[in-house]
Order: sequence, then structure tokens, then C-alpha cells
Amino acid sequence: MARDASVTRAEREARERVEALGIDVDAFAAVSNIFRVANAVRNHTERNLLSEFNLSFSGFTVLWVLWVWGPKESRALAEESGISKSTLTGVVKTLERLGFAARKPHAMDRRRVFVRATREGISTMRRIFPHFNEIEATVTRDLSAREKEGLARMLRIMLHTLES
Amino acid sequence: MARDASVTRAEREARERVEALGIDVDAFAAVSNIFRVANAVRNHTERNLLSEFNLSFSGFTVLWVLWVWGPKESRALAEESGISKSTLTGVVKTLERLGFAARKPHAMDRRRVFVRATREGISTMRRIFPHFNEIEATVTRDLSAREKEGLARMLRIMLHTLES
DNA sequence: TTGTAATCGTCAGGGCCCGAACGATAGGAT
DNA sequence: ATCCTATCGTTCGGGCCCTGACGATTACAA
Repeated sequence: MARDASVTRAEREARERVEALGIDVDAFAAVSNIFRVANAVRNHTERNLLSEFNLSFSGFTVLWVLWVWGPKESRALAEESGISKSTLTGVVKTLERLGFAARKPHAMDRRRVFVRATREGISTMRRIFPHFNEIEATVTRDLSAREKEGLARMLRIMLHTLES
Repeated sequence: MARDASVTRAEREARERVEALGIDVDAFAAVSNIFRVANAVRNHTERNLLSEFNLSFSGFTVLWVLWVWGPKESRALAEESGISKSTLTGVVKTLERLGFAARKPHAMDRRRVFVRATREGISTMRRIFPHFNEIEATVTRDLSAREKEGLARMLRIMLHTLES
């Protein structure tokens, strides 16, 4: 079957409704579809993979960061995970309850706290990550390797634009 | 200045950590960057635009759907907005409190409820949307029109893959 | 040394978010 | 007419999410 890149009815309606206002239709189409895809993949992953491990998507993300980077201070861990410090407090509490993460105090500075993945957290990530990547591969299966690279490249450009 | 599409330190670390597992690196780069961009744009929009109107991103999305489609039943409105029915109940309550939306009972079927945007909700959307589109244009400003179209096209392909 | 400013992680409050369970309603079948 | 089943929107419990405020701690200046 040929790849289906057709515009959904919702998107067509939206464009018609909005075209009169002199807006940037290309930007609109690109960004709103990013939200749609992110939302859909996130929900799909939570329901079909993470729920087995009692992990939320954020919990998974935080644990993933700890797995990749090793122990991190709260502030940096929050930033890297894309959530606020206060949200991180709650997420780490949940990860501790699940036995996937632990806190340890900073030796020099008693304000700071390190968070690390436990042995069980690490082994769990090793089990989950291949399945997660399988989902990523599935949802991009109708794109060529070249297209995937182009997609990632454009998103990185947007990220840099946002940070500047 | 030349466009910056360089891989972030975080992404480089992640790849190294994970390459040994025989995963699909292209899919990983594409999907994880979708999450990053969606998160960043969402937060930016909430902080710099929607907070002035006491709107969450979800509230904005729901109101936007009502603006484009006109009155809708709860079930369809939730689906179109990418949230669950139970979440919609709360979001619509907030929109009602703000005076942006109203409920009206179905004439034939007393189980069903229509939701519509109020006059004030509509005029608010007309004010907000151009600013929202300005953000969309800004975050994609380093992409050509052709690239934006290609980006949207690839995301639509992913959406169709997810739905099948 | 003592005051002051900066930074740390946490908590409080309010809203979003989901799945599961619920009462109300509707549509068919018998 | 009365079951049975499907579907509607809501509620409930628990977790995520943010901003703003907080006490604790540290760094630095006077």
C-alpha cells in the first residue's frame, strides 16, 4: 500500500477556518502536527508499555536520564528531563517508592541532593528501552532512513531556535 | 549566521549509551526530538501567551476546536482535542468559569451534551490565535517553506501509521 | 564576624490527566 | 412490558505539572 500523507479532515477544516486571518499556514501545519504526534506516541507508550511497570512517561524519562548520565543533582535532572524542580520532587518520590531510584546527600553542600538509579532501576531500563525503541521504529516505519534523519535535523534546528 | 542543526550533548551521550543494544538510532533521534520540541513549544506558549488569559494549553486546544468546528458533543470534542472524556469534563468546567464555553443539552437524547464557544470565547480566540501562529512562525523561522511542508508531511505519515 | 544576597530542594494550592466505576438514558429483543 | 446491552457524561482516586513561597544553607562583602 502507498504511504498515506493525506491531510485529515480536521486539519483541512482548520485551515479553511483560519486562512482568512493572514497566518503562516506552513508553520501552523508543521507545529500542530508535532503536538498531535507527540501526544499520540506518548499515550500509546504509556498504555501499551509503561503501565506494566507502573511508570508514567515522566518517570520513564527521568529514569532514562539517570541511566544515560549517571547520578545527577536535582536541578540538572529536572532541566534535562524537561520538567520543573517541584515536579521532579514528586516524580522522584514515586521512583523511590518503586525502588527504581534513590537520593543521596551531597558531601560538601548540604542544600544539594543527588539522585541515582538503583540496580533494579537500571535493569528495568535495560528491559524497557528496547521495547520503547520498537515503538519508535514502528511509528516511523513508513519513513525512509533518509527522511528520519531529515526529520530529526529539522527538529534540532527548531530546538536551537527556541533556545536562542 | 548559519543554521544550527548540531546534535546536543545530551543526545550524543544518549546515543553512545544505547548504541550497543542494537537499536534503531534514526527512529530514536526522530521521535525523541519530537517530544523535546513539543514540550518546549508548549511550555513557551503557556508562559508567554496563554497565562494572560488564564488558559492552559488544553483549554486553548479545546476552545480552538470549538472555534473551528462549532458546537460539538463531549465525546467527539474530547477525541478531537486529544484528551480523555473525564479530562474534558474538568477542562470544560474551567472554560465555563472563564466564560469562554457553555454546555447545552441534546434535544433528543438526554444523555448527550453539546459544548459550544461563547461569544466571548470566540472573540478571545480571534485575539489569541494570531499570537499563537506568530510563535509557530518564530520557532520554524530557520526552516524553509519547503522544509516546513516536508516536516508536516512526515508527521502526517506517522499519524496515519499510528491510527492503523 | 556579621549581615545580605543567591541558590538549594521542598511544600502548598490549583489545574490537568487517566482508567475504572457509576447512574442515567436509550435501543432492541423477546 | 420487561429484560439486556450499549453508550452517554460525570465522579473518584492517584499521579503529574506549574508557579510562588518557604526554610535551610552557602557565598561573599563590609
